[in-house]
Amino acid sequence: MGRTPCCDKANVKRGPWSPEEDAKLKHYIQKHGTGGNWISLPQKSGLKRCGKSCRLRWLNYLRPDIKHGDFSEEEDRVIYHLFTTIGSRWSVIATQLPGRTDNDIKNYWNTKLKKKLMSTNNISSQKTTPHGLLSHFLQTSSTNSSSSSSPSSYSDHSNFPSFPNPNGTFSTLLEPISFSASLLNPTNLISTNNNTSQDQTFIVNPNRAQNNYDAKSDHGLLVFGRDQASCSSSDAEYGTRGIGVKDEKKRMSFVKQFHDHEMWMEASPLMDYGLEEIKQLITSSSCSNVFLDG
DNA sequence: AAAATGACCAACCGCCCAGAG
DNA sequence: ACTCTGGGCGGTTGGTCATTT
Repeated sequence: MGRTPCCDKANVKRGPWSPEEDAKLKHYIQKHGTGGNWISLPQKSGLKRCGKSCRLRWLNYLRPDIKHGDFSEEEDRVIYHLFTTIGSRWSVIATQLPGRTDNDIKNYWNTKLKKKLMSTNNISSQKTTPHGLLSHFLQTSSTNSSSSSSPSSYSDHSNFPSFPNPNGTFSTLLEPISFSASLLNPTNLISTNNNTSQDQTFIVNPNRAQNNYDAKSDHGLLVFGRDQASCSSSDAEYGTRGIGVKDEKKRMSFVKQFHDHEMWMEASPLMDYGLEEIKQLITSSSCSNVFLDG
């Protein structure tokens, strides 16, 4: 029971676009716009292409504001930060990099940035997923931390995955989330994620964490959720995903530190946001310091 | 010089969602 | 309330070029 195809695949051209086709599409859109209907555009413009193919070609290549060429170190950092924060939402990441397309960023991540990260941090490829990065951090944190140490001994961020800056220094991936690492001491944390096959999105929302204190099991839940669809309103659902801080006092301290560091995603819980809201959050200046160094 | 391998990236595929009817 | 359609998205593929053996 497949859905009807968007075009007659037998009668449309596929594969690389010729310069003539590019010119035709560009000329048509510049003159008439897309008309809000990509499906009918090929016919109107005289192209023997699928509407989706036209859309992709325009958005990823022909659009006048597209930036071609190498990514800058600053762009690298933005991608790093956003990927570890929201995961592989390339279109959202692209909104933070003017002139770059989601496809570009995706390709760049898969072919270059991921390797750069792996070589810098000497970690395996599976750890370049958002969940993997956090797991890696927790493991290395565990290795170097003892439960009896004072909180100040966890202020060393050297275990965070890092990447090189142009000036020769290193920045940590999670640098903007510069809370005391004592609260991430694994002895204070429990991983409640039992679905390792699925990557998670690391939008940290202390507001939601605060709301998800689970009295029954005596631990608050700091949720690193995946997306709107994967979250139900039930605590049980949250309980299957995320990181919990066992102790209420520590949990509240954790939340406070997010707040102190302006990590607070104001208003309603982020887990209830749709894509547009997330985009707005990301593009709003008050939120940008969550992802970018000031 | 030729074959094998790797890197890159444009393009495709199929799914999901929102809106129209 | 339901179905259909188009737009948008992330994952994947396949072609081309560069590098290594």
